[in-house]
Amino acid sequence: MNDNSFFEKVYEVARQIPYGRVTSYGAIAEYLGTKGSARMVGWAMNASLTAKENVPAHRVVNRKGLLTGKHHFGTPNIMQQLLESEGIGVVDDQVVDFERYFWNPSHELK
DNA sequence: TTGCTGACCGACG
DNA sequence: CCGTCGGCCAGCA
Repeated sequence: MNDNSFFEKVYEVARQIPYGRVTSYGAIAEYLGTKGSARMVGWAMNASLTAKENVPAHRVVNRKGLLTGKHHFGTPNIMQQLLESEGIGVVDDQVVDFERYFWNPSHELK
């Protein structure tokens, strides 16, 4: 399909994140086969902000469950608000029960 | 073409 | 516990 760019792949996975679930950059990177390059996922997400189609980048956090990329949403409170809007608790820029909401693409999609 | 940066991750001291 | 460093790859001046 449209796996022309590395970013397209990231968008695909990001859109497949179910409502009320979150995942990590490393998990997506691992699913894409670029496990060691989790940074590229974050980079791709940055491009997703300017992407035509909307990508739930707010559902993507770092390995610790911290909203590291919240500053890139324009205003830092957007990301947390979106997560809370989906029933995900966020305290101190960290997802509550992160393990419980964690959605592993390699485990769910395969 | 080269070099720097980056929404990360894991290891080391 | 906390700070630091290396690695990974793609985009940009």
